Amino acid sequence: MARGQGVTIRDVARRAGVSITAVSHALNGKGTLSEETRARVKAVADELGYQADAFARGMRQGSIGAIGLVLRSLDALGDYTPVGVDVFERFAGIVSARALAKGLSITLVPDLTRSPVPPLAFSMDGYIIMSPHEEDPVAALLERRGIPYVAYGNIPGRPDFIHWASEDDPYAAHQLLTHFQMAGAREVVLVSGTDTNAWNKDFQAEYRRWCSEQGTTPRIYEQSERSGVDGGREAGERILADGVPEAVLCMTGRHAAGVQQALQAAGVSVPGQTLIAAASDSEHARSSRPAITAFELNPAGCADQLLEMLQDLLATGNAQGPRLTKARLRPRASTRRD
Amino acid sequence: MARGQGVTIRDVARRAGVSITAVSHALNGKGTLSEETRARVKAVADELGYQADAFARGMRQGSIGAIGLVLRSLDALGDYTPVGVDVFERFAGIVSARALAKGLSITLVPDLTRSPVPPLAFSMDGYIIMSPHEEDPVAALLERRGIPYVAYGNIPGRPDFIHWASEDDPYAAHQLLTHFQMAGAREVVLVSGTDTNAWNKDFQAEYRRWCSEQGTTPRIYEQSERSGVDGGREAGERILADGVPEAVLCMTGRHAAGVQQALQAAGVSVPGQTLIAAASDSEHARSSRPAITAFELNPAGCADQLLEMLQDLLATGNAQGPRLTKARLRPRASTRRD
DNA sequence: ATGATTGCATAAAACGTTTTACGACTCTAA
DNA sequence: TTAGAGTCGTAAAACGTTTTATGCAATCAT
Repeated sequence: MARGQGVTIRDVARRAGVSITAVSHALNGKGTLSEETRARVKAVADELGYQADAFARGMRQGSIGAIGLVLRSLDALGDYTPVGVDVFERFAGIVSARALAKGLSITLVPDLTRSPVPPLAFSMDGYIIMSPHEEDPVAALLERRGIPYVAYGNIPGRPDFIHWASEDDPYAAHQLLTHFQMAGAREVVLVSGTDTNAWNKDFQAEYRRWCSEQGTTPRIYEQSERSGVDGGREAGERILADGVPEAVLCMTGRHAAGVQQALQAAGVSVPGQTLIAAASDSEHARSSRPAITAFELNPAGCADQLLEMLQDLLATGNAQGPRLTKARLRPRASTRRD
Repeated sequence: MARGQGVTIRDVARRAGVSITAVSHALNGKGTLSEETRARVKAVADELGYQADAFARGMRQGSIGAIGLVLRSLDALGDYTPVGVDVFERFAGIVSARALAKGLSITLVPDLTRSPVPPLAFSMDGYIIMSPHEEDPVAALLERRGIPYVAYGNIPGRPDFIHWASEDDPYAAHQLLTHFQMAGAREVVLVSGTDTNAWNKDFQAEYRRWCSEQGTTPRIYEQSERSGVDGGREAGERILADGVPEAVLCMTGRHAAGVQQALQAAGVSVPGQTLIAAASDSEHARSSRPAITAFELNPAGCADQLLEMLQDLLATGNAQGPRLTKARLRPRASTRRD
């Protein structure tokens, strides 16, 4: 049997010579037991290696101390397709580690809307959903079921939904563009992703705003997040076909690496003729030659914020949001003009 | 409340005008109900959006349809440290997607041996543990609790433990070395990782065997898996200090990329003077110039094998093992001599 | 001496299922 | 008629907790 080693609350009670109520109270710090009895019961429980059965407890209490994580890129992962951004790949691990520190389990749920739904799915205390997009069906389903959830990134088209956290995208975009400006570039090309999430939308919006402020014409090249370095090269070739740019801002480190390779292959020097930067750091940005300036996102910080917000939501029924964390710009050789 | 929308088996029974037993039997295909009654009950259940409470069911049946995954690199991920091999990062996602297809949830458990243990941890039906090492404490704990588990990679020093799956490492090592040989290299340098897992051990063993067969002296450079491309460069410099090699075999794609950069920086041409290959593919191997020959591991295949083995173990108490999947060599420009 | 208060412990109900055992019919065969 | 065999359905126990309500002493105030 997977469940327990057979040692139940009854075993502890018998061994300690008390009722099962006493054991429950002693172990949970409730009721009106004498300190002496409490101590004795705890000792016996330890000795027997007793652990309260999670299901029995969950059934009685209505909550289980476990939360679900809907990881968006999992669909793509089904057949091991690489995805674009460092953050996606590590987020499960990060959330999990942080959740543990708060005494919560986390369960990965690939897609809540496709059946068969995993047995535990609707018994989670709450959910974190990653990068929700417009009309997100998972968010809708959770709402219908009355299961609390928070999101990594806002839900586009749902300004009323406040329980989300993310990096401060407009701030990051602004800082990156200003960084280009400082380095001497006035016209910037944007290589954007294709997902309709807040990340892409916010950056594009800030980029357009900045362009109109500068009086320059926006040049946006869309490229699927999933296409990786090869997609970056392709985008780079498209850009070159329209003229050598002063600066290129890519949403992912992989795209940036690819664009850089395409430019260099065409004899364009980086950072001599063209500056390059990425809106999300990844090992590709770090290990390219020259190394590519990038924004280092803060998934650990966001994970903390999300968990905290979810815990508030579970405990009190509401929570403050949204919560923004500040990412940090990592200037590297790709934007350094000596 | 997170738990359900309040609709229980009793509600369904009342609405359908039958007993709760009838509902349970109808929905689980048991008992001796007429087809007509079954259909009616199912219709009502659908209409009400009834979902059996996972805890109540788990409590009664003793199993829950959920398995735990102990992901080894999670400790390192706590503060977002990059790790060496593609496979590690994606394995959670892959297992999760595959598990879903089999109707199982998967719960990430960072470290079973460190308290507080997540509430659900000991209620899982079984576990998959990743890359166990010698004297693995997690394996020991699960054994003590009588919880079935399978491992991705064998447990070094435990030949009696058979419930594991992995790529066929010795075969991969042999094929890679033969590939070098075909391309004209007789002396091969090995850049090994530092973890004491089966992966490193098996490769080293096969490498040594091959060297003695060829009558050449093994040259092994150890480099931590966590050091990434920078570590690869460092290893490359160490190698060069000992002389320009005919061929370099790296355990990770990142190391290979770094070694290649170090060689190129020193004016050594790849593949002209030195061949390079990696024992595990990663985007770094794919996107380096020249692209680096690598072994494409098969984590999806292993995940399937592991889940199947675990299901056998849960159902019958034993399972056949170990199970080896064949990885595929991806020849690329870094070993191509025209 | 009596009634009220306090301190400690417990009995029993409840959570929502699944399962076992049994009951009430209807039909067939003698 | 009645025994035996099927057919369809249900009552009740059980899973392992937590919680509510209650009980029993001993102590206290009158």
